[in-house]
Amino acid sequence: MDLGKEKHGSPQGPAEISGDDRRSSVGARRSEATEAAILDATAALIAESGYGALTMEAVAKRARAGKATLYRWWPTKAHLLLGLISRAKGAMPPPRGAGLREELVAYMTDMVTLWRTDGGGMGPLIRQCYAESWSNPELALALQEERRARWTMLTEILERAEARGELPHGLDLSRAKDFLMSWPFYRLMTDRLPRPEEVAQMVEDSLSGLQGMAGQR
Amino acid sequence: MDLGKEKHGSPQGPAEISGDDRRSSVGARRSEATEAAILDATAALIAESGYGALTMEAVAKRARAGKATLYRWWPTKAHLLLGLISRAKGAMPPPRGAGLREELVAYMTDMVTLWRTDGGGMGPLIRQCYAESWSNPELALALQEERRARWTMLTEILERAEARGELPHGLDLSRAKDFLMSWPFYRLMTDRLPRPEEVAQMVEDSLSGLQGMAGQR
Amino acid sequence: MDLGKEKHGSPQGPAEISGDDRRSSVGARRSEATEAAILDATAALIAESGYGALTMEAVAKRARAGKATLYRWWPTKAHLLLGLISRAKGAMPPPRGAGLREELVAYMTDMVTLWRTDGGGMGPLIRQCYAESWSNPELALALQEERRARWTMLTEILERAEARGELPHGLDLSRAKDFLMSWPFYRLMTDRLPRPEEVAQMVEDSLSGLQGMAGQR
Amino acid sequence: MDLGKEKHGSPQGPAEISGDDRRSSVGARRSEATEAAILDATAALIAESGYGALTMEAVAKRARAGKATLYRWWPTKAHLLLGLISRAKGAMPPPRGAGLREELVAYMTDMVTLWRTDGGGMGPLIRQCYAESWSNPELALALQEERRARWTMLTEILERAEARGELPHGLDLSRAKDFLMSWPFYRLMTDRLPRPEEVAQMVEDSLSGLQGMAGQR
DNA sequence: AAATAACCGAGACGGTACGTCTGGTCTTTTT
DNA sequence: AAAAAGACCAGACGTACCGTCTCGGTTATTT
Repeated sequence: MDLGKEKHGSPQGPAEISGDDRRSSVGARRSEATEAAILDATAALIAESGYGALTMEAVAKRARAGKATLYRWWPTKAHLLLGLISRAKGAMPPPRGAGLREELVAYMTDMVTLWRTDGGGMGPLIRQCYAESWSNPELALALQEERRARWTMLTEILERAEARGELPHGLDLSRAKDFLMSWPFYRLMTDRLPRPEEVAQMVEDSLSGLQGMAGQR
Repeated sequence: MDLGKEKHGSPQGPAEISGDDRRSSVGARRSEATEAAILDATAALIAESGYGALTMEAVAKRARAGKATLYRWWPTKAHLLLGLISRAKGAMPPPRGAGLREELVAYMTDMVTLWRTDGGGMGPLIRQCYAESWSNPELALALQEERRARWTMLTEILERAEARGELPHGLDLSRAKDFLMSWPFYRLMTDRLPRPEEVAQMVEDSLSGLQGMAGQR
Repeated sequence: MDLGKEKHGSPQGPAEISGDDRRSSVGARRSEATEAAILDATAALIAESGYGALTMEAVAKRARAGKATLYRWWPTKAHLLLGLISRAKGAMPPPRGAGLREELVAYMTDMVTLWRTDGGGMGPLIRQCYAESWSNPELALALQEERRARWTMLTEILERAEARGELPHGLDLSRAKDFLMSWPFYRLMTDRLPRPEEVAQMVEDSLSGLQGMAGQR
Repeated sequence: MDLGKEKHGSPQGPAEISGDDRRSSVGARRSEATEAAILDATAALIAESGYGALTMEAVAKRARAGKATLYRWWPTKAHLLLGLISRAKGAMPPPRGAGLREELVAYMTDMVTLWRTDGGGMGPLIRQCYAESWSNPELALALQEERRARWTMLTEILERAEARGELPHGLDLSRAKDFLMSWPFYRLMTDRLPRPEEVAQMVEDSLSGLQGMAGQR
């Protein structure tokens, strides 16, 4: 992910090369406070007045940041949204449980909660990002990347289940993942996100679907 | 549907007041030619330069229409998109076939073809509409309505199949429809629409899923 | 305010051209009532919201007249203003009095009262007409004509005075008229119209000026 | 005068609130080049196609300026006209001469030349400003101010003349100035501006008028 | 300590699209 | 045939954002 930080070059996250923490250039560094202020302003504006009121101008003003600063690090509105999403997603832990069903329920519940307005509230942002990705290839790539992250987690869950023999023999895992994701995604896009307590039943249904899908190909 | 015609109202059906067959107003009527020109211009602009170049200003200029006329009948860009979509969808016939599989394949193929760039090209428009429906409740309603139309067709297919005993006993039709729609929709939104020849396999998978889902609830 | 309502009143003006005044009963002809309604509407709109709110559209609507009708007889806003002015001016009687001073005071008082907001209120209209006459030659001509009417009255007053020997010998009457008119006009244009009771003193001053001007050329 | 510069204002005098001494940086400054370009464009458009073609849109386009910039500093067309007038008037020097007559002729000739199409061409602009001042109080104030400038010069001329004993005893200077200005103004408004060589005779007449006016009040 | 380089806030700038309003013309129905 | 009602094309209006740029001022490194 990390759209919008590429210009910074070596960004010393958790010090990768300890000891050799030397900068390659002089001058003041990017302000962490400003970054936080801008993302906060973005979230606040969306929360208060909807995505329609999300204006680069307004974000800059509210964050008491210069427009140049804003544009330097987040060239488009989509970058701001992605910034919010990835900030929120950092909290989502890889689910571990006793079996496939349990892990899947945990995973889906986390995800749906992150999306829901009464949770992380990321749903509409994701929706907006997908829409804009049509006319913004860079954003499309970033979303693909974002999807891959969720993908990886799901892959690990399924592979562990397969190793435990919890999945029908010969199941195409890639197709299975598509199938598992499509349902909540459809609900997200049609604004009918399930409540957390409904997730268990949805997973149940999906697993039944997987069973029926078995043996193909 | 028919967003953007609401101002025209009911144009004299059968004479409401017999004997005194009065019109409610005099004056010129809405021009059919202008309506066609505007939708054509919309389609052309999107085809040539993408949704980003779709400007109310540009549409009016290209259609040689006044901006006031444009705004009178299509208050937002989304109304234009919906106009296009409903114009294209008129062609889609209710599929009829020998059995569930055949009808479903026909239905899905029609739908996917309508969406694909090498078909009706409506996919991106729909995507855009869903995105904008977040901040536009009126549009959200229109989309719900649009979904309902597809829904109805699908319902009829499933009910005929159930009557023929092609579906497992006790299947929740509503859940089944959601399941059937979610996969192609997900592919639409993630810009991985299946090619028409892949649809048959997708339907196959979905039907397997339905079998596994059987007996629930 | 009940201006511009009675479209259906009895249209019997004083028959201008007797005999030929009859029209076939099919189809309406230009109605005196409509003309009055339009001028009334014009006056009302200006009175209520200022010249800025004077719109051909608004005039037509208020007078319950079609825009085409309006444009047929009053092609520009200026024509409407001139219509108002000439309607109001019809009332101004040729002043007659015992001497030059008396007639002049009567004439000027009439004129200034016609201009003042607390009188006929024609002042601002005249101002507007003069302004627009810059870019509207037709209007310029109409104003010249309008000026000529006032001119004629003033000429008669001065000629009677000269015959009575009330004016210095050898006075250039044309220059005198210019001189007499320029002062009130200047006050009109600079929005400092004298109150009626100030007119006498102004005339006094002007007459003194005329005396000083005497004997020239 | 200085309409349309109010936002530039006085830039922070001495620090108002000690203790919380906020930064003094203000960002980019107003561009002189743009100001000149806009006034030039205004003049050119009027010269080429008349006041009717004077459109904010056209001015911005011709000056290659953004509309926002234009509106920021010249909120209305009238402000543009005033800008032109005050730019042109800057050149007009205070006339000095041997006596009242000479100074008055110089003053009036300068003024009339500034107004005439074959001179500064400001006449029609002034006419337009006066007209619009009816419905624009801010403009009315600006014009009052503009008048005051001319007024001051005239006052000085008259006071010098009075000191030299060139004026009748007891003359009301204020009334005299009104009288002197009203004639050329009337000619301006009625589009009959005197040629420069006629000014001397007009001044002659006016002075005669002043003599006649003497001894009043 | 001075010079340098990159950052920052503020905000003016040239542009473009917005949605509204008005000007005139043309069409349809009524009188 | 003239008039009402009103839809139409055209385009200016004033506003809001866009993304770029310039202006002073602030840190931090390098010399």
